[in-house]
Amino acid sequence: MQTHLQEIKHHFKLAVSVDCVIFGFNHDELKVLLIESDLKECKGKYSLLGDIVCPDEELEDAAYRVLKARTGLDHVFMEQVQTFGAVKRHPVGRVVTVAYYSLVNIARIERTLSDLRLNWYPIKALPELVFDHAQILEMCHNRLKQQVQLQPIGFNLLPRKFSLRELQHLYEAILDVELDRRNFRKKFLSMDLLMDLNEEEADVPHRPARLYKFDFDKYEQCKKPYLGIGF
Amino acid sequence: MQTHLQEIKHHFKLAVSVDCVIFGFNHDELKVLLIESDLKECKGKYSLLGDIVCPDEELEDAAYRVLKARTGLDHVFMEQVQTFGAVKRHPVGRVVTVAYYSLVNIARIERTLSDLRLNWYPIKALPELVFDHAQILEMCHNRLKQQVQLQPIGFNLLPRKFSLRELQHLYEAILDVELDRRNFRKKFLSMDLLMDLNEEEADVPHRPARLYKFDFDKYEQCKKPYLGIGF
DNA sequence: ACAAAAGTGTTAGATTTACACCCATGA
DNA sequence: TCATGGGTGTAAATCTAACACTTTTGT
Repeated sequence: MQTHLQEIKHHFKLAVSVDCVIFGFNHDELKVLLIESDLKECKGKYSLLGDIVCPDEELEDAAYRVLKARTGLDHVFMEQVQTFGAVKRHPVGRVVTVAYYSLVNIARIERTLSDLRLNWYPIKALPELVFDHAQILEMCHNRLKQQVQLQPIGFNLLPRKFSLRELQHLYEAILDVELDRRNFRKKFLSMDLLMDLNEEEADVPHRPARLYKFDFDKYEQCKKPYLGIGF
Repeated sequence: MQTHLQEIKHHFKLAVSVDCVIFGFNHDELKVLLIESDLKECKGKYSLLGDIVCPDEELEDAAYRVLKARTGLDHVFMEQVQTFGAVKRHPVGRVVTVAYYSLVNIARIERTLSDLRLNWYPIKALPELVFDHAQILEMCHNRLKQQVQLQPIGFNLLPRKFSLRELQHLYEAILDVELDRRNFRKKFLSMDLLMDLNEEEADVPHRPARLYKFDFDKYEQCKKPYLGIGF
């Protein structure tokens, strides 16, 4: 029943690729970095950023390579989400693709984009995507929605220093909900994981907000495993 | 920068496989179905159940094929977890494996096992595993821990009719925690998703418990998306 | 002075936790 | 009658949700 591993060489003509769903946050919108497809048969459609995995390259390394090549950034939050391997998903042959999402501070990128065909698109107004990329994107967005509620990863989308308003708008954009401002504040401040930097916003046409940063070290010490059954 | 897809054929000599972490629940223990490895170099070690994905086979289908071949079961809960593709993870060459976990009612299987080398092992007392299978298993167990708190999937591990004690012990085994019996009951009964079957356990050496089944239809109607930030 | 967002507290309701006793059954 | 687990309730503490006014800044 189990295929003999020796037969591998004969069995397979397939490739493994990685696709990165790179999220950014800007003007109160969650955005994704996409590139105009250069395939003839996909004229006018857009594509996630991906590439074939080299024979002696780790999957993660391939994903980081794509990310670095496209954004110029290193040390970025990234997580594997799922693998898409439908037989006919790709026109040139069987390409099994491993999807990752990553969270970047959009401000650090805007100027370093390597390619004019690269652009940020709001998650609420996506263009048409090639192949199954819409499905991949949706899956990654769902995972982000889930993870952002369970772990403090959202901060990767914000500048080092941020206001509570920015943080709230981030959650609202990701989860597509409206949150009560006072309750949101209370919640976050009571977790006692935000460090008050004693600084304020500048150049805003209204009362400037205090700036905070997230205390990752402290978080690491007090995270709890069991959350309780709730579905 | 982006590899031309035309070059795929030349680039790759690799295989894609699936590995199934099949969970069962028995005697208040969470167990995994493993097989004694038949590779010489892995004498005495155990392996997850997996196989190479055929060229024109969907990933899911491959995983179901393995499951069906090993357990005789169909229509089983299964979810993709993660893909493991370390360059040197497999001795015969590059094998990228997509890991799934599934939840089966162990009682339905015990007699239909296809192979004497197949056995259930408690998650708390695992034998030594081949390659990176320990890592894969751990990942799948973590995912199960997470999902079981967010969705009513645990019921797949129980008989159609179950008592609240069985349900509680299931959660305790999966999450490796102790739960208060009264609070657990209250919680589940207040969700109002358990249908009281007006039946009782039989052949137990103590007061028999009522039996319930889970009302999946009702659940589908009232599930809520936003749970609240809590990390 | 006005516009715009910052900052701040309270209350009612819901949820969670901790905890102890009597009951039904089979051996 | 004993051992085993079934079944039940309450009070305190915590968390959540709803809700409005004053403050600070730039224009």
